[in-house]
Amino acid sequence: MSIELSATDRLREAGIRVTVPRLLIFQYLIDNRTHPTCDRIYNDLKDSNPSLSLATVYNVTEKLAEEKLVAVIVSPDGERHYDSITDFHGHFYCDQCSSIYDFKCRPDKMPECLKGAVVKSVSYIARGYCPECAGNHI
Amino acid sequence: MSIELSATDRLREAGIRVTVPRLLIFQYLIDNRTHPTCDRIYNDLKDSNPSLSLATVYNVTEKLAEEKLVAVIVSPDGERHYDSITDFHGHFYCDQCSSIYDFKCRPDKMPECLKGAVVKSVSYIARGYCPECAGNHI
DNA sequence: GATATAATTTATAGTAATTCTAAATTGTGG
DNA sequence: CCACAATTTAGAATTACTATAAATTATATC
Repeated sequence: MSIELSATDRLREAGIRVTVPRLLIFQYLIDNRTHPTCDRIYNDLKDSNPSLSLATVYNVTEKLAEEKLVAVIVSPDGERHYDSITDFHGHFYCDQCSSIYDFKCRPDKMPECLKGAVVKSVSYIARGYCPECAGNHI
Repeated sequence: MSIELSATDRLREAGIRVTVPRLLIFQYLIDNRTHPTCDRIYNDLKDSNPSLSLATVYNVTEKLAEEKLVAVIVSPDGERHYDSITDFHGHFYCDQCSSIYDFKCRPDKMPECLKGAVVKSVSYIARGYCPECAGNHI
C-alpha cells in the first residue's frame, strides 16, 4: 500500500515554499472533487480566511498546476477548473447544469456512468510544445 | 464519390437563413483550416467587408456551431477557435506558439505527425446533456 | 533563535474575450 | 412586392483573468 503524503509534504516534495494559502487551497482541492473555478474556491474559503485574496487563488492554482499537483480543465465555455486528481481521465461537461463528470475513457465510447447522457460533441486535446518549438525548450 | 454542397446549400439544408455574413464567414472557415478565433476571422474579413461587425462574427460562429456546420475548439487558454471540419479528431495546442494541430487519435498515443512534440498534458472532453438533465431536452 | 532576503500575498487597477441591448437592416413566405 | 420575423450592427457592459507594486512571510544562514 502506498503512503499518502500530506499536502504539506507534497508541496515540500515539489520544492516550493509551504505557505498558508497554498496549503489551504491545495487541501480544499483534495477535499472537494467538484472541479471548482478560482472564483468558486475563493468564495468557499474567504469567510473562514478573510485575508485571502482572489488574486492569490489565481496565483496558487497556477503554481500548483505548474508543479503538476493539480490538473486544469478548461470547460467548453472557456472557464478554468481545477482537479486534484492528475491521472488521465475524460471529462463530461453538461451544457445545461454546467457540472463536470469524470470518466475513464476511450475516444469513441462513453462509459456506463454516463448512460442516458446526450453527447453532443467530444474533443480530445493534447498540450505541450509542438515539434517546431520543442527544440527551444529541452 | 460524394457531391460537395456549396456553403449556401449547406445553410439551406440546415434550415437557417442564408445571409451575407453567414456565407462569408462559413466560406472563410471552409477555406482557412487555421482554427481562427472570432477576432481573427473579423480582422481578416473586415477590410473587404467594411459593414461586418465583430458582434456578427460571434453571432454567426455560434449559430454555425449550433447547427453543427462548424466545430468549436476551446484552447487551453480559454479562447474559442472554429474549424469547418466536424469529424472527430484530436487537437494539439502548442504552449509556445499557440498553433493548433489536427490529428487522428487514440487517447494514449500521439500520431506520427507530432513526432518530436513534448506532450505536457492530454485532456479529453465530451459535451452535451448529463443523464440528470437529458430528460428535459429530448 | 534572530535576521536578511527573496518569494509570496494582497488590494486594486487594467485587459481582453465575450455578451447584451436596442435600433437598423435584410431574408423569405405569402 | 409586402409584412414581419430574423439577423446584423455599433457600442456599452460584463467577466474571467492578469499586471502592478507595496506589504508580508518562509526559509537559509548566522
